[in-house]
Amino acid sequence: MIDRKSLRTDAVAMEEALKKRGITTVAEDSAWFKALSLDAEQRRLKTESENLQADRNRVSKLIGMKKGAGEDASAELQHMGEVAKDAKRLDIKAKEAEAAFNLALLEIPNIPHLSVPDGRDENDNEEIRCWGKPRLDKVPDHWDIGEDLGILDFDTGAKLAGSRFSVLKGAGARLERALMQFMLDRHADVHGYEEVWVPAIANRKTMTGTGQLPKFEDDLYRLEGEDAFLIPTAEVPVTNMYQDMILEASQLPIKHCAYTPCFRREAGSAGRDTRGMIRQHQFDKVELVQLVQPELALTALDELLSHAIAILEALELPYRLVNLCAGDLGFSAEKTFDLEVWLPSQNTYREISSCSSFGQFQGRRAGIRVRDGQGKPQAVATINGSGLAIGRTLVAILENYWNADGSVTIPEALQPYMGGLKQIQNKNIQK
RNA sequence: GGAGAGAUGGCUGAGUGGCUGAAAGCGCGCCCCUGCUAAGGGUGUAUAGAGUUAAAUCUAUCGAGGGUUCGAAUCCCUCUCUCUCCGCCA
Repeated sequence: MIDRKSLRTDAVAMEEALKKRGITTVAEDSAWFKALSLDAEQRRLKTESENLQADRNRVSKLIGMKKGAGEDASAELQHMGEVAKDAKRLDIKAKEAEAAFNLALLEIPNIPHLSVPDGRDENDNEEIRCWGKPRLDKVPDHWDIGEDLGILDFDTGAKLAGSRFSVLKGAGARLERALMQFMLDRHADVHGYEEVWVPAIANRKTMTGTGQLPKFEDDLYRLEGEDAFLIPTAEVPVTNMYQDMILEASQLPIKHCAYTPCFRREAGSAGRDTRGMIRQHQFDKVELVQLVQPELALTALDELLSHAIAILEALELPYRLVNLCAGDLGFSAEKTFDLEVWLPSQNTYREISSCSSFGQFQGRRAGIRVRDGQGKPQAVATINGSGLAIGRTLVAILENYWNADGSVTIPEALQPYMGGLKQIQNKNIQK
C-alpha cells in the first residue's frame, strides 16, 4: 500500500502519478478519494477515543490505589461507569473508521515510478530492444505440433478438469520437468538465489500482503469452506515468508527462486488464447524474488531482469524487452519490464516473463521491514519476476525449434536434462 | 477425525484481576575496570500511532477476535496455530 504520511503531505503529486494509470483510479468513487476523506475522520475519532481511554486509565489506577489503601472510592466508581461506556462507544466508532480507511488504502494501486512511460494500455509500452533473430517462415501452431508429436493432449485435459487444462505426455512431460530443473539450477547455482519450496495454498492475510486481495478475489481459486486460495504465482508465498518480520540490514539482499504451480481463474479473459497452452488455469513457473533496501529497488530489478534474460538466451529464444507504460502496470507494481518471446505461428512476441519492482508497496502491506542506518524499521522493497513461465517456454521451444519434418529439436542447454535427447520425433513416423 | 496440553519481548522464562510494557536470565549496544584470549561493574535494549525542535507525555499491542469489569497478560466465549497420545494416510 501507499505510504499514509505521504497521503497527507504529498497528495497532489501522488494523485498526478496515479492518474497515469488511468483516470478511474482517482475518480470520485475511487478508493483514492475515499482514503483521502477518511484519513482525517479516522484520526479525529482515534484521538478522541484515546483521550477518553487515558482518562479511564488514570481514574482506574486511582481506584486501585484507594482500594488498596482501604479508602472509599465510590465517587470515582460512579463517575467511571459513565466514562467507560463513552470510551467503549467511541472506541468502536474509531475502529470502524479505521477499518474503512484501511480497506480504501488497500485498494489503492502503487504509484508508478518516474521512469515509467506514460500510456494507456499495452499498445503504449516502450520497446527497449530485441534479441535474436525472429523466425519468419511458416510454422504451425504449437498445439498442432504438440498433438502431432503425441506430447500435448488438450482433450484429455478438458475431460479431467475442464477447458484451459492440458495433459503433457512422454517427451512433453519430460520437457516441462527439464525446463523446471534447468531454470532452478541456473538461478540457484549461477545467479545466487536460495531455492525454496513453498505451499501452493495461501490464506487471506498472505494474499493481501502481496496485493492480490482484497481487490482481485475473482481472479483466484478459493477453497471451499476455508478462507484460503490457490496461489496465482510463487511471489505470494515466497514474499510472505517474511511477513511481520523486522530484518537486519545485514540480511539483505534476500534472494529466492522457487518452482510452484500457479492457478488463475482467468475470469476477465474469456475468449482470449482459448486454444493451446498459452493461457491455462494451471501452469508451472519458476519465480525469482528479492527483498532489498528501498533505495536499491531499481538496481535489483535490473539485476533480476538480467537473470530472466539469461534463461531465454541460454535457450536461444528470440525475445523483446518491453518497459510497461503506466496504464498497463499491475496493481502492486511501481515499474515492470516484460520479456516477450517470439512465437512464429502468431508472428508476434508474447509475454513469457514479467519482472517488477514493487518499491515498498508490498513491504508495507505484508509488514516486512528492515532497520535503516539509525536502526529505525522501514518497509523493505520487493522485486520479483518470472524466470520463466514454463508452459510458455515449452510453447516457444516447440515453435522456434520446429523442423519441417514435424520433429522438434531440443535446445542444447536442455539436452542434459532430457537424458541426452536431441530431438522429439513422432513415434508413428519413426516406425 | 478423537483426547489432552500450550501460545508472554530477539531467545529462555516468571507472572491468575489494579502502580506489569511486563521479573529474572541469556543475547546484543554503549561506558568503565583490568596490559595481555578470562573475569567483573555500570547502563541501555519492542512495535505502531499521537505529541515535541528534541524530549517529556499519552494510546494500543502478552497468538487473533469478542465478552465480563471502574480496571484483564491474568476470568469467560469463539477462532487460529503448536506440541503429545490415538485413529487414518502420500
